[in-house]
Amino acid sequence: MGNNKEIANISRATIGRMPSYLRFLKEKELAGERTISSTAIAEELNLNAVQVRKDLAVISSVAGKPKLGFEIADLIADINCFLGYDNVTDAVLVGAGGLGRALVGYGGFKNYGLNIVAAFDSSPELIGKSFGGVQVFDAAETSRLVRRLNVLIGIIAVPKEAAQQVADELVEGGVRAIWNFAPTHLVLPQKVAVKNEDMAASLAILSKRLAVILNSEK
Amino acid sequence: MGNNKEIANISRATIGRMPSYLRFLKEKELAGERTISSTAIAEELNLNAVQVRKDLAVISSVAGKPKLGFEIADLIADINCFLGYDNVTDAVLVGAGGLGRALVGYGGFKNYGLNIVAAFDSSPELIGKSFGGVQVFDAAETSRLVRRLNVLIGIIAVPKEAAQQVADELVEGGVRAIWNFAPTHLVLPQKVAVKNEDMAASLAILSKRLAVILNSEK
DNA sequence: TAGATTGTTAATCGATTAACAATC
DNA sequence: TAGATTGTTAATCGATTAACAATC
Repeated sequence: MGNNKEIANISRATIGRMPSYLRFLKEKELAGERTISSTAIAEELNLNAVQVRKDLAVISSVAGKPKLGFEIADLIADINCFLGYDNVTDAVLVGAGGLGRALVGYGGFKNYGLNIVAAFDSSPELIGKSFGGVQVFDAAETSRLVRRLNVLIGIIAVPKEAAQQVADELVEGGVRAIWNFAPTHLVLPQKVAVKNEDMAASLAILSKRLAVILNSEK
Repeated sequence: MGNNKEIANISRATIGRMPSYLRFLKEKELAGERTISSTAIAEELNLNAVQVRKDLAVISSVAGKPKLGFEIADLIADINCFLGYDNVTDAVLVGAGGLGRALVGYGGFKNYGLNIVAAFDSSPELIGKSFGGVQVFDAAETSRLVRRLNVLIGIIAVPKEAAQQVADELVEGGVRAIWNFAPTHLVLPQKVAVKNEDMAASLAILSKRLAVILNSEK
């Protein structure tokens, strides 16, 4: 379904920009617009227009029209398809503490094509409870249940000390992609995809940029 | 204090790797090791050894020794200094909902040199409460209080509809760096640094990687 | 038609990796 | 000494940007 361009050689940067294109296009659609130019997108999102056109070329099934630009509705449909937002994928969450619960609550991953089918925690006070419609199971059950539910994506939101073991259990249960919010480097087999959400790294980049700006002012 | 290399031309990628070097080195130090080679770091963190050496060259005040490697304690001190973890910076949080409270609780930003001095929210049930030692003030007071506290960093954890207005208020109060957890593109003056924490983008990258892996198996 | 906008080819920029002499 | 490991210069790789012909 959709166009079948080789996903393997689409750059990480391009993929990462898709969600912001999508949000922007939805806003424009809501505002009643029908078409938009790459120039306009680039301007508002602080990008280069050629870059925008190249990005859109990767996912769009319909070409833009000179003078007119792109059909907003088409682009939205194509990006939704590209990002897999139109067919939901199951995932589990390990760690139902503050961060885990915030993640379940936050924006609602359902918009992002992710359906959290179960949460796990080792704390007896949490086991059996539900948050945002997601039930918390005993962490000891992780790999068994993950396998039975046939889930391929795991989200780790436990303290860093526990993260590696949790990752191992997820992999044992058959998980093939891990979204890691614990501040640790996980050692995992090659066949498992990982994305580390490193808050410390983000903050470091932000404060260095701040330093550069402040520095340039004196 | 510290070395004064031109921060302006240190690559974002290099800066982003520093926190994981730091974590790794601390682990090794705790394990009783005194020195470490770039090769060993590279291997365990899945990086290239030359890259590690170049990164370390940016921050280290003491050169590595052939055959021996680097003094772990020196590197830790240098990275701590580089990242500014040894002198705390004040910040405010806007949005004391699930995500905001998780952020305050999470890992504790104090380890990252960030001291959250106040939170803001518009919900009457939250105003006046405290979470993790941080008091919640009326969002209407944001710019006034930010200015009085002389805070330069603002964290946005409000729903996307409110994010732009919050950003404007922070800037009006004198904030010069914004860490944005709301899924929107903020329009801001050039003199303000922004770091968007785009969960949708991360997830998109992860699921595409998963798709590539699964694809390569059949 | 004239002009805005597209898609593509070529040039630039930046970051990663390879090659290698220096050295403890 | 011999060999592991460093720091640096050159080569490669990948992504962004510039230039421009095609076209609605």
